[in-house]
Amino acid sequence: MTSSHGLTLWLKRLRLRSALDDIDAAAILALPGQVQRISGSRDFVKMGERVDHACLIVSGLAGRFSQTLGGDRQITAVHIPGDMADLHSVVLSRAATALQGLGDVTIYRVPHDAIKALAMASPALAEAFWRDCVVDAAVLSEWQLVNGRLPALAKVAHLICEMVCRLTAGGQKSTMPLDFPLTQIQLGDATSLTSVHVNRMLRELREQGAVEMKDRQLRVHDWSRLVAIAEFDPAYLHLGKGD
Amino acid sequence: MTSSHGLTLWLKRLRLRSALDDIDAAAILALPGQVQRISGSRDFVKMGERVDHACLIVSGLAGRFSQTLGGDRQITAVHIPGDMADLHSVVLSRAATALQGLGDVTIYRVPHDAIKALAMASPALAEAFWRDCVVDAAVLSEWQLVNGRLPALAKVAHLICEMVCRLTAGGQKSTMPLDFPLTQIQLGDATSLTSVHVNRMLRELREQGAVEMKDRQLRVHDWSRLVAIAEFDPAYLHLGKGD
DNA sequence: CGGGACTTTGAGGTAGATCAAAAAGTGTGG
DNA sequence: CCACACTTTTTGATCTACCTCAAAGTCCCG
Repeated sequence: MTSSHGLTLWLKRLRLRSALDDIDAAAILALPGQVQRISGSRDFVKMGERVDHACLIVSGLAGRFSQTLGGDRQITAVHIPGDMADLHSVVLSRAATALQGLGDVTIYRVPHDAIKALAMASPALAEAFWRDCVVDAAVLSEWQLVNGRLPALAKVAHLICEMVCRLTAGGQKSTMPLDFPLTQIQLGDATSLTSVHVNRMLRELREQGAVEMKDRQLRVHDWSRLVAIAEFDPAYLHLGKGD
Repeated sequence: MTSSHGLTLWLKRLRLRSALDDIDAAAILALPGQVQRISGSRDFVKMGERVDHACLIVSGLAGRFSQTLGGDRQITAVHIPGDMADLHSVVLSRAATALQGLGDVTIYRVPHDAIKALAMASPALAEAFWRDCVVDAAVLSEWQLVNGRLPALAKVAHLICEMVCRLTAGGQKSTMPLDFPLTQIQLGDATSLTSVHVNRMLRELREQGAVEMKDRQLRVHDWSRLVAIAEFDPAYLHLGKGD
C-alpha cells in the first residue's frame, strides 16, 4: 500500500460522479502530501482550528464530530477510505467540526495549495470538487430527515444501509461478512441515540432476521427487510454512474 | 424592485465570503433568468425532478423539504432573500429535496448553463460558488447537532437566533420587530418537533423574557439570554468578513 | 358571516433517556 | 500465560421529554 493508494481511491470516487480526462486524472494521482497513521479515537483535525491540508482517508474510518456545551457528541458524517474527508476546508479553512479516527486510521494530508492549484488550472476538476462537496451536503440532508423523523430502529438500520452501500460501492453485497468497526457508542453518536438504545435496536434487527453485528463484523441476512425498516433509498449517495 | 434586485442581493452575499473583482461582479449582475411569483406554500422545485435552473430567492422565505414514507415532513434548510437556494443543482441536477415557499415568495430562475459558463470562465467565481455550497453544508451540520442533541427549547431558540442573524446580516439587531413569517407548524418541521410543542416552547421563551412572536413579527427582548438558551455561536453562518 | 388555517391549552400515553450493574471482550505488562 | 485495567456490550428498572389526541379560541379572507 504505497502513499498513492489513497489517491487512486479518491480518483475512483471522483470519477463515479464526474467525467475526468487522463490529464486531470494524472494530476490527481500526482498530488503531494504525507501519510499519517492515527491511533484509535484521536482527533486529527481539531474543532475551530485553521487548517492548510485536507485529509484523505486511506484506510480505516473517520468521523466528523460536533458537540454541545454539555459535552454531548454528535457524529455528523462518517468517512470511509477514498473520501477526502474535509475537501470543504479548501474553501473554508476554519474547521467547524473535528475529525477523529473511529478505530485506527491512515490518512494522507494534501496541502490546500495543491488542490487549489488544480481547481484553478482545470475547470473540470474544480467542478468535480464542487460536486463532491454537494454530495456530502446531500448526505447531511438525508441524515437530518432520518435522525429527525424516523424511529430509532429505522435510524440504526438506515446508517447500516448507508455504510454497506458505500463500503461495497459497485461491489457485491454478498461479500459478507463485512468489516464494520463502529462501536455501539459511535452508532449512538451518529444516530442521536444512547448506546443502550442502539444495543436494543440491534437486538431487534437481529431478532427480525435483518442483520447481525458481532466482533466488528456485519452480516446482512435480509437486505430488503433492512431497507424497508430504514426507508432506505441509495439515490442520495450518488454512487451510480448517472447524474 | 427590478428583476436584477435579486442578483444584487446574491452578489452581496457572495462578496461576504469571497473576493470578487468588478468583472466577476458585473458577470453576476448580468445573469439571465426569469422572475416568478409563488403563492403561499407551493412547491416550485419538486422532489426527484431534474432541474435546469437554479432558484434565487428575491423576496419571502423558502424551505427545503424532505419527507418520510409516513408523510412526516422535515425542513432541512430555510432560505432568505439573496440565497441561491439550490445552487447545488448546478452540479447535481436531480433535486434530492423539494423547495417550497413559506408564505409568498418571489424567485428568479437562472439557467444552469449561465452559471456554469461563469464558473468555467472565472476561477474566482467557481470558487465562490463552491464556497457558498460549503457554507450551506456547514449549516446542515450545525442543524444536525442542534436537532439531535439539544432539548426542544434550545432547538427553537437556535432556529430563531439563526434567522435573526441571517435576516439582519451586517445590520442592527435593534431594528425590532422583525418580519418573521414562519408558522409554528413550519418551525416544528424545521426543528423535528410537533407544532404543539413548539407552541409551548415559544411560551416558555416569552415567559423567560427572551423573545416574543406575534402576528408574524418577532421581537427579541433579551438577545444574550436567547443565545445562552440556544448555545448559539454564529460562526458557522460565515457572515463575517473573515474566512 | 362563514370557512379554513393557525394558535393555544389540557389530559394522557410512549419512545427513548437515565441510572445501575453485570458480563464479555481487549490489551498491557509482569 | 495470567492478572489487571479498561472499554464495550448487554440487561433490567425507572423516569421524563415530547408526542398524541382533542377541543376551544383566534385570525384572516372572501
